[in-house]
Amino acid sequence: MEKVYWDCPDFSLSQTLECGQCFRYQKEDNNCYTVISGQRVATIGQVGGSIVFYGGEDIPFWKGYFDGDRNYEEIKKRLCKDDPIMGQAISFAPGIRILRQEFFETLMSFILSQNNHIPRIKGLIRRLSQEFGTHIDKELYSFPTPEQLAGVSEENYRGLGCGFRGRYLADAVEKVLGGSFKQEELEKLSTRELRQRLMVICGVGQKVADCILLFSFGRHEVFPMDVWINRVYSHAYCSGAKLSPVDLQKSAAEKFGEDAGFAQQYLFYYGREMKIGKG
DNA sequence: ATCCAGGATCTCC
DNA sequence: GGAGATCATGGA
Repeated sequence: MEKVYWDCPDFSLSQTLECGQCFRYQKEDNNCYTVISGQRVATIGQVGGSIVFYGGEDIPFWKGYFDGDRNYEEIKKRLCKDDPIMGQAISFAPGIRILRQEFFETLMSFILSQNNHIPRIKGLIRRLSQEFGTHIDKELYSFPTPEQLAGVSEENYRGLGCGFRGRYLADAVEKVLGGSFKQEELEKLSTRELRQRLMVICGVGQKVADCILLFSFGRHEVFPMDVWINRVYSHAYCSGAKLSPVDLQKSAAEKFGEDAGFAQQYLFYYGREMKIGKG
C-alpha cells in the first residue's frame, strides 16, 4: 500500500486530536496516530506541514472529517483582531481544526463525558465498541450503531463502568431508534431547534447538546460552556469575575459571533493545558 | 489516599 | 428559579 501526502494549511494533527473534541484516537510510535470514525480506521502522521496517510485510507472521507476545505487563516485573523488573549490562545495551538464527527457516536460520547475525565471517557468508548461494535482490524472496533445497541440495558452499561450514565445511554438509544433523530432531518433544523430536540434525551443538557452541535453538525456559532471555559473566560475577559451561564453565553456570542465555536476550542485547549484559573 | 472530572438532574426553598 | 446535594467510577 502506498503512502498519500496531504498538504493542509493550519492543521496540526496532534492539536486537532488532543484538544478534547474527540475520543477515538491513539498515539502510536514515531508521532503517528490511529484514528477511528464510524467503520473507518486511519493511520495518520505528520511530517512538517504535510499529513501522511500510511495506506488504504478513504482519503476524501478523512479530508471531510478534518474539515479540510475551510479557510482557518481567515477565522483566526478575525478572532485575533483586537484580542491579544485570543492571539495567545491561537498561537498556543494554531493547528486546531473542528472535526466533523458522526452524530450517534458524538451523542453517546458526550453523554459519557459528563462529570468524567477524558482518559476515562476514551476507555469507556473503547469498551463499548469492543463489546457491541463491529470488528475492524486487530484490536480495533467501530463504535456500535443504534441497532447494535438495541436491547442493551442500563445494567449492561453500568457493568462496563458507565455508572449513572447507563440510564442516559439506554434512553438515547431508545429515542434514536424511535426515529425522531434521523441525521438528514436534524440537519434541516435551526441551531435552536436542534438543541431543543437533543435536550429531550435524558442526560443531554445544554453543554452536551452544544458539543454535538459544534463537533458533529458544524454549527460553528455555538459556544459549549464547561468548567474550563468558565474559568478561562472569566479570567481572560472578566478579570476573574464569574458570570452566570446565561450572561457568559451572551457575552461570548457578542464577542465571537459566527466564530464562537472555533474561539471556544482555542480557549478551551489553551486554558486547560495552561491550567488557567485553577489552583 | 483523596480528589475530581469537557454535567445533568432532583430537591429543596 | 437559583443554590446545593447527588450520582459511579477510576485516572492522577
